[in-house]
Amino acid sequence: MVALSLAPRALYEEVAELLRQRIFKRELEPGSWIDELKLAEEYGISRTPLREALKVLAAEGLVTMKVRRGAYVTEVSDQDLKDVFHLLALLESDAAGVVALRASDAELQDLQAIHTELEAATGDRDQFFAVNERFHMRLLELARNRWRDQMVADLRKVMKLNRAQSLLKSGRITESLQEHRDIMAALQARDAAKATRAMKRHLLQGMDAAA
Amino acid sequence: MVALSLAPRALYEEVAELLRQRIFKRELEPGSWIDELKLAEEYGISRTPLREALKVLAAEGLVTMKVRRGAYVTEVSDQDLKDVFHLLALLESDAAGVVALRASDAELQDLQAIHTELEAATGDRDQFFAVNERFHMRLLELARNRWRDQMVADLRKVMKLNRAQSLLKSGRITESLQEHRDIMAALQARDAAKATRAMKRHLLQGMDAAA
DNA sequence: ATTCATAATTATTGATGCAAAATACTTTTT
DNA sequence: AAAAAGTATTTTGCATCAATAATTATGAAT
Repeated sequence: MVALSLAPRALYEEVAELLRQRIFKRELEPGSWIDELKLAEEYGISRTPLREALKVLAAEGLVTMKVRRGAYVTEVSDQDLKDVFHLLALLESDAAGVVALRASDAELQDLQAIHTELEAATGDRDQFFAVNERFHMRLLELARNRWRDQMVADLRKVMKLNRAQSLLKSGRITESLQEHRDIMAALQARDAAKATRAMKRHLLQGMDAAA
Repeated sequence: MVALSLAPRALYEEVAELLRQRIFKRELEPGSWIDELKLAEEYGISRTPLREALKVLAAEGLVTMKVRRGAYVTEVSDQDLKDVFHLLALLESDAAGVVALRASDAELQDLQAIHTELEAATGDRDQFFAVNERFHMRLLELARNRWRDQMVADLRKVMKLNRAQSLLKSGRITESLQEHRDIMAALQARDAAKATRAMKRHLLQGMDAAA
């Protein structure tokens, strides 16, 4: 059977996604050069779509391109990580304020459902991270600003480049969950200022835990 | 004489810049499809670097890529423009607050010099826009967050896609200048909260003037 | 006459080839 | 032995070529 899709992605998109996975899994380490020829051979494709995929990743900040040298996986310093969290705090807290004011009851209920999933996922670290990501991205969608969605998605990718991010101690998960409860409570109460503060606190705590 | 540069850019970078210019000049109109073959012939280059340039512009939001259809210049709706200004207000006002606290006196003096240039450029609309852009980007640099620099640069490019942006009535220039004076005053006074508010007001006024 | 199907044309996407530049390696000279 | 110069190898960057999908045009049937 041939895998047919309604929205077939271009090859360079597929490759970009494969490379993202490998970067997040640290198969491709920060600082290491990317061997175009080797990867193209490995995937059984030509260098053209691979090079285009690298341009996409470069725009996201995951790789850095040096003229006539090629691309290497971006190294994220502690300062970089702090800067990224600072921006996430700014953008997402503002989004939380917007959602508190403008989301429909049904939308909030949808968000609550994801939060409930999160409460149930404290055991499995990877699962927790995945649901957490869904919660944050869903909240953003509800704030209805596609440019912000894109920016936050990119920043979160850079955040995931950092090893400390995936090695958080278990105590942080409990804390994080409580902060999420505060956010949900403020949203349900339609208290924009409180929701903004709660989200900002949540992300700044995340920064302290990582950097 | 051969133009030799210390940091020779790749051809796709050069092409990306040429296309940006043409998009901002509205030689390539929002909504119109980009003819790869025609442009490649026009520039006397092959389609490979052109395609890579389009990937870069797509990442910046200037063009939109549709699978198996190619690229068209992004159309910016009024809502898009409001969303973009909202984010610029958020990011740049925060930057202003950081600068008020952390910039050195010499750095503030440098910023003041650009502001003085701006005061002298009220006659020439294009000149005013150019110096204004320099002021905003310089202030960002002083806030020292390279991820924000990149995001704001991209958002400002999208903003420039909008025609209304370049057709502002002359009254807006006078207003804008006064807002800049307020920002500079707050920075000189090292009043972070006031600088943040002044910058936010400035950009939200800009939004009202455009959309 | 309008609509659907099929063929032809056009344009995008992917592969391959070639030239230039950068790095690594070897050899020679001091 | 160390440094410098020259050569070889590797790798990027651009061009050309091939295939693949989409759109348009043409024709037939209802």
